[in-house]
Amino acid sequence: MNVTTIKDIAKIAGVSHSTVSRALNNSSALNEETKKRILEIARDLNYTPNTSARSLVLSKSYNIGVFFSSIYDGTSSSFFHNVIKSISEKVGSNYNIIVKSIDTYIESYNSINPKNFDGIIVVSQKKEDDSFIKKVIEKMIPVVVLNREVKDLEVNNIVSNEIIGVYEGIKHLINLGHKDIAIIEGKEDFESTKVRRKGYLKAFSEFKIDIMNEFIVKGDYGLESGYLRAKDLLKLEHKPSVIFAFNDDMALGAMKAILEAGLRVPEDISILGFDGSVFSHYLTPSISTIKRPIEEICYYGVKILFNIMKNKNVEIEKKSFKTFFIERDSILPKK
Amino acid sequence: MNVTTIKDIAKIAGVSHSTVSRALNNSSALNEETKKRILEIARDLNYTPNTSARSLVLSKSYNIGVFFSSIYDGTSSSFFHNVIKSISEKVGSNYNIIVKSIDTYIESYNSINPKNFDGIIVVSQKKEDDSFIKKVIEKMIPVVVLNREVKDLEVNNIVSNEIIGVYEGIKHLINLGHKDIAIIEGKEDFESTKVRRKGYLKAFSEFKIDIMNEFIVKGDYGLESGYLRAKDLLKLEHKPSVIFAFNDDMALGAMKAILEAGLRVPEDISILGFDGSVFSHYLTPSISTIKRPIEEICYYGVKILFNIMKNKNVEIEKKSFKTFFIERDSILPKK
DNA sequence: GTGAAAGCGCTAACAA
DNA sequence: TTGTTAGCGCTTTCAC
Repeated sequence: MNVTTIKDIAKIAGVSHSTVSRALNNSSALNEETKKRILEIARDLNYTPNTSARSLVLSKSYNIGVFFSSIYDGTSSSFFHNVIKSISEKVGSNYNIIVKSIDTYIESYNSINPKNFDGIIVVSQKKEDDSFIKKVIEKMIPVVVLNREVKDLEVNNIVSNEIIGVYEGIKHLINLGHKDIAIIEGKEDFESTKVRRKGYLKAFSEFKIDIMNEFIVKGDYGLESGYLRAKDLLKLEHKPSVIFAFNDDMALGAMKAILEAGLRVPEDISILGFDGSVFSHYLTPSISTIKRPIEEICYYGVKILFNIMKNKNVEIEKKSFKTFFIERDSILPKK
Repeated sequence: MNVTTIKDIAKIAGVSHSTVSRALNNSSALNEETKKRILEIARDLNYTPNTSARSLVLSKSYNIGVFFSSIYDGTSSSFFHNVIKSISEKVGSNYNIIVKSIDTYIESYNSINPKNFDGIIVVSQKKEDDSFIKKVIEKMIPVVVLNREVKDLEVNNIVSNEIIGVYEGIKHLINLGHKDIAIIEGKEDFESTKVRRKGYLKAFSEFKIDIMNEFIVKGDYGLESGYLRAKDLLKLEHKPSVIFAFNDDMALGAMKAILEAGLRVPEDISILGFDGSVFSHYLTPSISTIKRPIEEICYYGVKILFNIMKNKNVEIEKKSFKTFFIERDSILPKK
C-alpha cells in the first residue's frame, strides 16, 4: 500500500468511505462508537488527508501567498524576517504560507488562480507590482497589499505614513541647527524611496533649507551601498553634518565610512536611519531612526485578508499606520 | 462563469477537454492549428490551471516544504533570510516554497503526506526535530536535513563542521596570548550550542587552558541576551580579555555592553562572533567571526533533494562543509 | 446513522 | 489527430 486513504480506512472499519469522511470531519450525527473506531484506525494507519483532493472538492487550498517585490534585492533581512514572522503568527498553522518573489515569478503568473490561493498578501515595494496585483484582483482572489500605497487600483492597502516620520526626523535635525543634511536614498524604483524623499523635501522646504544636490546620493538599501555612498559624501569639500540613510542597514554602512575617515559619530557627523530594526538599538552609538510598525501592518493585513476570505462583500479598506522618530545616541546638535 | 477550466475552453474551441489538456501540456502529436487555437482561447480567457486537480491526478504537488525548528525564536534574521533566498533561488519558480515553523506546527503533523509535499527541507536546530523528521521519512517524502547533524536517523544531511571553525578561532585567540576567554553560548536546546561548545572545549583542553566556570554564560542567540550576558561578565572581578559569542547578533549585543562599560574593543576586550553575517563586516570595529557557508549548504541541499525526487533510489548522503575563521578588527593580542 | 452516487478539474489509456 | 472514459481522493446530497 502506498499512502493511506479514506478508502483503506473504510475497508478495515467495514463502513463506507463517506462515513469515514464524516468521522474525520466530525460532522453531523453519526454513531459515537463507529466514529471512535474509525478515528482509531486512522491513527493506527497514520492517515493524513490528501490536501489536493480536499482542495479540489472544497475549492479551498489552504494556501496564503506572500509575494514580495523581490526577496533578493533591496529587501533587508530584518524586514523580511519580521514580515514572515508576523504573518505566520497571525495566519496560524491551518494555512500554508507560500513565499514568492514577484521579480522572478515570470511565467505569466501561471498559478494565480483562486483555487490555488485562498488569499494573497503582496508586500509591495514597486509600482510595477501593480500589473501583478491587477491579475490577482481580476481573478477575484482575496488580496491585501502591504507596505506601499497603491494609487491606481481599488485594493485593500495597509501602509505606514513614512512621510510624517521622516519629516519629524528631519525637523528634529533642523531644530538642532543642522542644515548640511546629506541623504542616502534607497533603490530608485522602490516607492519607499520616493515617499521618504517627499518627507525630507517637505521639511527642507518648510524650513527653507537649501537643497544641496551633492548631498543627495543614491543607495540601494544594501549595507555596502551605505558605506560607499557615505564615503563619497565625505570626499566633498563641504561635508555634511548629518547623514540620513533611507534604512538602518545603509546607516550602519555609513557609520563605518565615517569612522573609517577618522571622524566621530555623532560628534562630527550625526546619523539618522530608517526602519527601527532591532539591531540599530545595539549599535554604538545606537542609531536614531524612524520606526515603522511592520508587525502592526502585517497583523492588520492578515486580519483584513481573513475578513474578505470569510465574507466576500466587505468594503475595501485603506489604512495607514504612523511612523515615528526614535531619538537615540547618533545625533548631536550642530556644533 | 467563475474560473475558467479546460472544459470552458473545450466548448469554445469545439474540441474535447482532453484535447485542450494535450494542447496545454503540448503533448504528443496534435494538429498544430488546433493547438494554436486552443492556446489562444486559453490566453483570452485568462486560463490558469487548477493545481489541486492537477496534483490529484499526477500525485505531484509542486510544493517544497521548508521547515525551521522555529522561525520565531533563536533564528537570526540574517540566517533566516539567507536560507530562504538560497533555497528559493535554487528551487526556481516551478515549485511553491512553503515556510513552516515546527514548534508551532502541532496538530500531529497533519499535512505531512507525500501528496502534499514533493519534498521537504528541514532547517534543523534541535534534536527534538527528529520526531518530525522521522514522520517525514516514514511517509516516504524526499527529505534533506540542513544545518544540524542528525545522528540517529538515516537521512540526507548537509551541515557545516562548526567545531573546526570554532576551534580555529579559539586557537587564534590563544596564540595571541588570551587565556581569559569568556563564552556567551546560544540556546541550550539548540545543537549548534553543543557543537560550538565542543569546539572551544577542544581548543581549551588541547592548549591546557583552565575553564573558568564564571566565564561560560548562556545566551539565547538574541541581541539582547548578548548584551545582558556580557554585562554580567563585566561585573566579574576578574574580567575576561575576550568574549566569544555563539552568533554575530549576540556579539553585537556584547560589544554594546563592553563599550557602555567604558571599555574599548578590541584594546581592552576582544570579540569573536559566529556566522559571518553580512552586517558583522560593517560594524566598527568589524567583528572577527566564524563563517559558515549557508548558501552552499542550501544549494547543495536542494540539489540532493531534487535528485531524490527524480530518482528515488539514490543513496543517502551526508555532507559537511567547512567553517572558517575570518580575522577582522575586533581581536588584539593579549596585553 | 449510514451508504450510494455524483462531481470537483485534470490527465492518460484506450479507441476510433 | 482527436474523443471517450475512467479515476486521482475527497465531500456532500439524497436516499434509505
